[in-house]
Amino acid sequence: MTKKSDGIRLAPLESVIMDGIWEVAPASVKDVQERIRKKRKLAYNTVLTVMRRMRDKGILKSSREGRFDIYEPTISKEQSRNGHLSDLLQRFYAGNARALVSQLLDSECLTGEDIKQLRGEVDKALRALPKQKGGK
Amino acid sequence: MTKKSDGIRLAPLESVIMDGIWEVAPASVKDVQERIRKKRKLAYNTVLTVMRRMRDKGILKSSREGRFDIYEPTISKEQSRNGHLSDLLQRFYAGNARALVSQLLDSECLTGEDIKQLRGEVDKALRALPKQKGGK
DNA sequence: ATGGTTCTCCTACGTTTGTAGTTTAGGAGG
DNA sequence: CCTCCTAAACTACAAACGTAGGAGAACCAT
Repeated sequence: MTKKSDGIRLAPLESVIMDGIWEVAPASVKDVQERIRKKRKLAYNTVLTVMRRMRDKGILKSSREGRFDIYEPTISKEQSRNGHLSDLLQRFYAGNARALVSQLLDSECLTGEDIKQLRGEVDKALRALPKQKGGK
Repeated sequence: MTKKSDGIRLAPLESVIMDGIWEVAPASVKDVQERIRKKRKLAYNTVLTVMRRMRDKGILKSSREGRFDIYEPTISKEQSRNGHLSDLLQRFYAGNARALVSQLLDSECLTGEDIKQLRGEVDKALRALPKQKGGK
Protein backbone atom coordinates (compact mmCIF):
# COMPACT_ATOMS: atom_id res chain seq x y z
CA MET A 1 0.00 0.00 0.00
CA THR A 2 1.35 3.40 0.86
CA LYS A 3 1.04 6.58 -1.04
CA LYS A 4 -0.69 5.81 -4.30
CA SER A 5 0.99 2.55 -4.97
CA ASP A 6 1.89 1.26 -8.39
CA GLY A 7 0.85 3.24 -11.42
CA ILE A 8 3.65 1.40 -13.17
CA ARG A 9 2.04 0.01 -16.27
CA LEU A 10 4.54 -1.96 -18.26
CA ALA A 11 4.00 -2.92 -21.88
CA PRO A 12 4.52 -6.61 -22.67
CA LEU A 13 8.06 -6.25 -23.97
CA GLU A 14 8.92 -3.95 -21.12
CA SER A 15 7.82 -6.67 -18.72
CA VAL A 16 10.12 -9.19 -20.35
CA ILE A 17 13.00 -6.77 -20.14
CA MET A 18 12.16 -5.92 -16.58
CA ASP A 19 12.19 -9.58 -15.63
CA GLY A 20 15.55 -9.93 -17.32
CA ILE A 21 17.09 -6.95 -15.64
CA TRP A 22 15.89 -8.01 -12.22
CA GLU A 23 17.84 -11.21 -12.71
CA VAL A 24 21.11 -9.62 -13.69
CA ALA A 25 21.09 -5.99 -12.59
CA PRO A 26 23.17 -3.98 -12.59
CA ALA A 27 23.61 -4.89 -16.21
CA SER A 28 24.48 -3.66 -19.67
CA VAL A 29 22.11 -3.81 -22.58
CA LYS A 30 24.03 -6.80 -23.84
CA ASP A 31 23.57 -8.63 -20.57
CA VAL A 32 19.85 -8.11 -20.73
CA GLN A 33 19.64 -9.05 -24.38
CA GLU A 34 21.36 -12.32 -23.64
CA ARG A 35 19.34 -12.98 -20.55
CA ILE A 36 16.04 -12.67 -22.36
CA ARG A 37 17.12 -14.41 -25.56
CA LYS A 38 15.26 -17.57 -24.64
CA LYS A 39 12.02 -15.61 -24.42
CA ARG A 40 12.49 -13.14 -27.24
CA LYS A 41 15.08 -13.07 -29.94
CA LEU A 42 15.62 -9.39 -30.49
CA ALA A 43 18.22 -7.24 -32.16
CA TYR A 44 20.61 -5.51 -29.83
CA ASN A 45 19.22 -2.17 -30.93
CA THR A 46 15.70 -3.18 -30.11
CA VAL A 47 16.62 -3.96 -26.55
CA LEU A 48 18.66 -0.79 -26.37
CA THR A 49 15.80 1.37 -27.61
CA VAL A 50 13.24 -0.09 -25.26
CA MET A 51 15.60 0.19 -22.32
CA ARG A 52 16.39 3.79 -23.16
CA ARG A 53 12.69 4.58 -23.32
CA MET A 54 12.21 2.91 -19.97
CA ARG A 55 15.03 5.02 -18.61
CA ASP A 56 13.35 8.13 -20.00
CA LYS A 57 10.16 7.10 -18.26
CA GLY A 58 12.01 6.60 -15.01
CA ILE A 59 11.52 2.87 -14.81
CA LEU A 60 15.25 2.29 -15.18
CA LYS A 61 18.26 4.40 -14.37
CA SER A 62 21.72 4.11 -15.83
CA SER A 63 25.24 5.18 -15.08
CA ARG A 64 28.18 5.36 -17.43
CA GLU A 65 30.82 2.79 -16.69
CA GLY A 66 33.72 3.12 -19.10
CA ARG A 67 32.24 2.85 -22.52
CA PHE A 68 28.90 1.43 -21.65
CA ASP A 69 25.81 2.28 -19.70
CA ILE A 70 24.98 0.08 -16.80
CA TYR A 71 21.30 -0.11 -16.07
CA GLU A 72 19.35 -0.75 -12.91
CA PRO A 73 15.65 -0.86 -12.13
CA THR A 74 14.26 1.95 -10.02
CA ILE A 75 11.67 -0.34 -8.49
CA SER A 76 12.42 -3.69 -6.95
CA LYS A 77 10.84 -6.88 -8.06
CA GLU A 78 9.13 -7.02 -4.67
CA GLN A 79 7.58 -3.62 -5.10
CA SER A 80 6.34 -4.53 -8.51
CA ARG A 81 5.11 -7.87 -7.28
CA ASN A 82 3.18 -6.18 -4.51
CA GLY A 83 1.74 -3.68 -6.93
CA HIS A 84 0.54 -6.44 -9.20
CA LEU A 85 -0.82 -8.36 -6.26
CA SER A 86 -2.76 -5.32 -5.07
CA ASP A 87 -4.17 -4.83 -8.54
CA LEU A 88 -5.25 -8.44 -8.74
CA LEU A 89 -6.80 -8.25 -5.32
CA GLN A 90 -8.69 -5.07 -6.11
CA ARG A 91 -9.78 -6.03 -9.56
CA PHE A 92 -10.86 -9.60 -8.97
CA TYR A 93 -11.35 -10.11 -5.25
CA ALA A 94 -12.73 -6.75 -4.19
CA GLY A 95 -9.66 -6.34 -2.03
CA ASN A 96 -10.49 -9.44 -0.06
CA ALA A 97 -7.24 -11.35 0.35
CA ARG A 98 -8.93 -14.17 2.22
CA ALA A 99 -10.99 -14.96 -0.85
CA LEU A 100 -7.82 -15.37 -2.86
CA VAL A 101 -6.30 -17.72 -0.30
CA SER A 102 -9.51 -19.71 -0.18
CA GLN A 103 -9.48 -20.08 -3.90
CA LEU A 104 -5.92 -21.31 -3.86
CA LEU A 105 -6.81 -23.84 -1.18
CA ASP A 106 -9.64 -25.12 -3.35
CA SER A 107 -7.50 -25.22 -6.44
CA GLU A 108 -4.99 -27.84 -7.45
CA CYS A 109 -2.14 -25.39 -7.02
CA LEU A 110 -1.07 -26.57 -3.58
CA THR A 111 0.45 -29.92 -2.72
CA GLY A 112 -0.25 -31.81 0.45
CA GLU A 113 3.13 -30.71 1.71
CA ASP A 114 2.25 -27.11 0.97
CA ILE A 115 -0.94 -27.33 2.93
CA LYS A 116 0.77 -28.94 5.92
CA GLN A 117 3.37 -26.24 5.96
CA LEU A 118 0.69 -23.63 5.58
CA ARG A 119 -1.12 -24.92 8.60
CA GLY A 120 1.98 -24.31 10.63
CA GLU A 121 2.15 -20.79 9.35
CA VAL A 122 -1.50 -20.13 9.99
CA ASP A 123 -1.12 -21.31 13.54
CA LYS A 124 1.86 -19.09 14.02
CA ALA A 125 -0.05 -16.13 12.66
CA LEU A 126 -2.91 -16.92 15.04
CA ARG A 127 -0.57 -17.04 18.01
CA ALA A 128 0.89 -13.73 16.95
CA LEU A 129 -2.52 -12.11 17.03
CA PRO A 130 -3.26 -9.79 19.87
CA LYS A 131 -5.60 -11.92 21.96
CA GLN A 132 -8.33 -9.44 21.21
CA LYS A 133 -11.43 -10.76 19.51
CA GLY A 134 -12.85 -9.66 16.19
CA GLY A 135 -10.44 -8.24 13.68
CA LYS A 136 -12.49 -5.31 12.36
CA MET B 1 -5.72 -24.30 -16.78
CA THR B 2 -3.87 -26.35 -19.38
CA LYS B 3 -4.06 -25.83 -23.09
CA LYS B 4 -2.27 -22.60 -23.62
CA SER B 5 -4.24 -20.57 -21.15
CA ASP B 6 -4.55 -16.82 -21.21
CA GLY B 7 -2.72 -14.86 -23.87
CA ILE B 8 -5.35 -12.20 -23.33
CA ARG B 9 -3.41 -9.00 -22.92
CA LEU B 10 -5.71 -6.10 -22.26
CA ALA B 11 -4.68 -2.49 -22.61
CA PRO B 12 -5.53 -0.23 -19.66
CA LEU B 13 -8.68 1.21 -21.15
CA GLU B 14 -9.73 -2.20 -22.35
CA SER B 15 -9.47 -3.44 -18.78
CA VAL B 16 -11.75 -0.70 -17.55
CA ILE B 17 -14.26 -1.52 -20.22
CA MET B 18 -13.98 -5.21 -19.51
CA ASP B 19 -14.67 -4.60 -15.84
CA GLY B 20 -17.67 -2.54 -16.80
CA ILE B 21 -19.08 -5.08 -19.17
CA TRP B 22 -18.68 -7.90 -16.69
CA GLU B 23 -20.92 -5.95 -14.36
CA VAL B 24 -23.72 -5.32 -16.81
CA ALA B 25 -23.42 -7.77 -19.69
CA PRO B 26 -25.18 -8.33 -21.93
CA ALA B 27 -25.10 -4.62 -22.55
CA SER B 28 -25.14 -1.89 -25.14
CA VAL B 29 -22.33 0.56 -25.64
CA LYS B 30 -24.38 3.14 -23.81
CA ASP B 31 -24.78 0.84 -20.81
CA VAL B 32 -21.05 0.35 -20.60
CA GLN B 33 -20.32 4.02 -21.06
CA GLU B 34 -22.59 4.84 -18.17
CA ARG B 35 -21.27 2.07 -16.01
CA ILE B 36 -17.67 3.21 -16.29
CA ARG B 37 -18.40 6.92 -16.11
CA LYS B 38 -17.17 7.14 -12.53
CA LYS B 39 -13.79 5.80 -13.60
CA ARG B 40 -13.43 7.44 -16.99
CA LYS B 41 -15.47 10.18 -18.56
CA LEU B 42 -15.37 9.25 -22.21
CA ALA B 43 -17.32 10.20 -25.31
CA TYR B 44 -19.79 7.66 -26.53
CA ASN B 45 -17.75 7.20 -29.67
CA THR B 46 -14.63 6.45 -27.70
CA VAL B 47 -16.29 3.61 -25.88
CA LEU B 48 -17.85 2.43 -29.11
CA THR B 49 -14.53 2.37 -30.93
CA VAL B 50 -12.69 0.51 -28.24
CA MET B 51 -15.48 -2.01 -27.86
CA ARG B 52 -15.58 -2.58 -31.60
CA ARG B 53 -11.86 -3.17 -31.64
CA MET B 54 -12.23 -5.61 -28.79
CA ARG B 55 -14.94 -7.36 -30.75
CA ASP B 56 -12.62 -7.53 -33.75
CA LYS B 57 -9.97 -9.06 -31.54
CA GLY B 58 -12.45 -11.62 -30.26
CA ILE B 59 -12.49 -10.36 -26.69
CA LEU B 60 -16.13 -9.38 -27.02
CA LYS B 61 -18.93 -10.62 -29.21
CA SER B 62 -22.08 -8.79 -30.17
CA SER B 63 -25.50 -9.51 -31.55
CA ARG B 64 -27.91 -7.11 -33.13
CA GLU B 65 -30.97 -6.48 -31.04
CA GLY B 66 -33.35 -4.14 -32.81
CA ARG B 67 -31.35 -1.04 -33.51
CA PHE B 68 -28.43 -1.63 -31.27
CA ASP B 69 -25.64 -4.05 -30.76
CA ILE B 70 -25.62 -5.92 -27.52
CA TYR B 71 -22.18 -6.92 -26.35
CA GLU B 72 -20.94 -9.74 -24.20
CA PRO B 73 -17.50 -10.84 -23.10
CA THR B 74 -16.16 -14.05 -24.60
CA ILE B 75 -14.22 -14.86 -21.46
CA SER B 76 -15.65 -14.86 -17.99
CA LYS B 77 -14.31 -12.76 -15.19
CA GLU B 78 -13.25 -15.98 -13.50
CA GLN B 79 -11.25 -17.13 -16.48
CA SER B 80 -9.56 -13.81 -16.71
CA ARG B 81 -8.95 -13.78 -12.99
CA ASN B 82 -7.35 -17.18 -13.16
CA GLY B 83 -5.23 -16.15 -16.08
CA HIS B 84 -3.98 -13.12 -14.20
CA LEU B 85 -3.39 -15.20 -11.13
CA SER B 86 -1.35 -17.71 -13.11
CA ASP B 87 0.69 -14.91 -14.61
CA LEU B 88 1.36 -13.42 -11.21
CA LEU B 89 2.31 -16.79 -9.83
CA GLN B 90 4.67 -17.54 -12.69
CA ARG B 91 6.21 -14.15 -12.92
CA PHE B 92 6.76 -13.40 -9.27
CA TYR B 93 6.53 -16.63 -7.34
CA ALA B 94 8.08 -19.10 -9.78
CA GLY B 95 4.74 -20.87 -9.88
CA ASN B 96 4.88 -21.53 -6.17
CA ALA B 97 1.42 -20.77 -4.83
CA ARG B 98 2.45 -21.57 -1.27
CA ALA B 99 4.91 -18.69 -1.36
CA LEU B 100 2.10 -16.33 -2.27
CA VAL B 101 -0.09 -17.55 0.56
CA SER B 102 2.82 -17.26 2.98
CA GLN B 103 3.38 -13.72 1.92
CA LEU B 104 -0.26 -12.86 2.44
CA LEU B 105 -0.12 -14.40 5.91
CA ASP B 106 2.86 -12.24 6.74
CA SER B 107 1.29 -9.12 5.30
CA GLU B 108 -1.29 -6.90 6.87
CA CYS B 109 -3.87 -7.94 4.33
CA LEU B 110 -5.62 -10.47 6.52
CA THR B 111 -7.62 -9.76 9.64
CA GLY B 112 -7.68 -11.99 12.67
CA GLU B 113 -11.07 -13.19 11.57
CA ASP B 114 -9.71 -14.05 8.17
CA ILE B 115 -6.93 -16.10 9.65
CA LYS B 116 -9.26 -17.98 11.94
CA GLN B 117 -11.52 -18.82 9.08
CA LEU B 118 -8.55 -19.82 7.00
CA ARG B 119 -7.41 -22.25 9.61
CA GLY B 120 -10.71 -23.99 9.31
CA GLU B 121 -10.30 -24.20 5.58
CA VAL B 122 -6.75 -25.45 5.83
CA ASP B 123 -7.84 -28.17 8.21
CA LYS B 124 -10.58 -29.16 5.86
CA ALA B 125 -8.15 -29.31 2.98
CA LEU B 126 -5.84 -31.47 5.08
CA ARG B 127 -8.62 -33.88 5.94
CA ALA B 128 -9.52 -34.09 2.28
CA LEU B 129 -6.00 -35.19 1.43
CA PRO B 130 -5.48 -38.80 0.52
CA LYS B 131 -3.74 -40.13 3.61
CA GLN B 132 -0.74 -40.86 1.43
CA LYS B 133 2.56 -39.45 2.63
CA GLY B 134 4.78 -37.04 0.78
CA GLY B 135 3.34 -34.41 -1.45
CA LYS B 136 4.89 -33.37 -4.75
C1' DA C 1 48.25 5.20 -37.02
C1' DT C 2 44.76 2.00 -39.09
C1' DG C 3 41.21 -0.78 -39.05
C1' DG C 4 37.90 -3.72 -36.87
C1' DT C 5 34.69 -4.14 -32.96
C1' DT C 6 31.08 -2.60 -30.40
C1' DC C 7 28.69 0.68 -27.73
C1' DT C 8 25.49 4.69 -27.80
C1' DC C 9 22.59 7.89 -30.14
C1' DC C 10 19.58 9.31 -33.94
C1' DT C 11 16.15 8.21 -37.13
C1' DA C 12 12.48 5.60 -39.06
C1' DC C 13 8.39 3.09 -39.75
C1' DG C 14 4.55 0.01 -39.07
C1' DT C 15 1.11 -1.23 -35.31
C1' DT C 16 -1.72 -0.50 -31.31
C1' DT C 17 -4.03 2.42 -28.11
C1' DG C 18 -6.67 6.55 -26.65
C1' DT C 19 -9.80 9.74 -28.05
C1' DA C 20 -13.23 11.70 -30.81
C1' DG C 21 -15.49 14.14 -35.12
C1' DT C 22 -18.21 13.15 -39.37
C1' DT C 23 -21.23 10.44 -42.05
C1' DT C 24 -24.82 7.14 -42.72
C1' DA C 25 -28.57 4.27 -42.10
C1' DG C 26 -32.54 2.39 -39.76
C1' DG C 27 -36.33 3.32 -36.48
C1' DA C 28 -39.73 6.58 -33.84
C1' DG C 29 -42.99 10.07 -34.22
C1' DG C 30 -45.91 12.93 -36.47
C1' DC D 1 -44.39 9.38 -46.17
C1' DC D 2 -41.17 12.62 -44.32
C1' DT D 3 -38.29 14.41 -40.71
C1' DC D 4 -35.56 13.72 -36.61
C1' DC D 5 -32.75 10.84 -33.57
C1' DT D 6 -29.17 8.35 -32.58
C1' DA D 7 -26.47 4.13 -32.69
C1' DA D 8 -23.12 2.24 -35.78
C1' DA D 9 -19.60 2.79 -39.17
C1' DC D 10 -15.92 5.34 -41.18
C1' DT D 11 -12.15 8.46 -40.70
C1' DA D 12 -8.49 10.84 -38.25
C1' DC D 13 -4.72 11.79 -35.52
C1' DA D 14 -1.45 11.90 -31.71
C1' DA D 15 1.04 9.03 -28.40
C1' DA D 16 3.07 4.73 -27.17
C1' DC D 17 5.06 0.26 -28.63
C1' DG D 18 7.86 -3.13 -31.25
C1' DT D 19 11.47 -3.45 -34.14
C1' DA D 20 15.54 -2.22 -36.22
C1' DG D 21 19.11 0.17 -39.63
C1' DG D 22 22.79 3.55 -39.91
C1' DA D 23 26.16 7.07 -38.04
C1' DG D 24 29.55 8.26 -34.91
C1' DA D 25 32.71 7.54 -30.93
C1' DA D 26 35.83 4.81 -28.29
C1' DC D 27 38.52 0.98 -27.49
C1' DC D 28 41.69 -3.04 -28.99
C1' DA D 29 44.91 -5.34 -31.65
C1' DT D 30 48.34 -4.93 -34.89
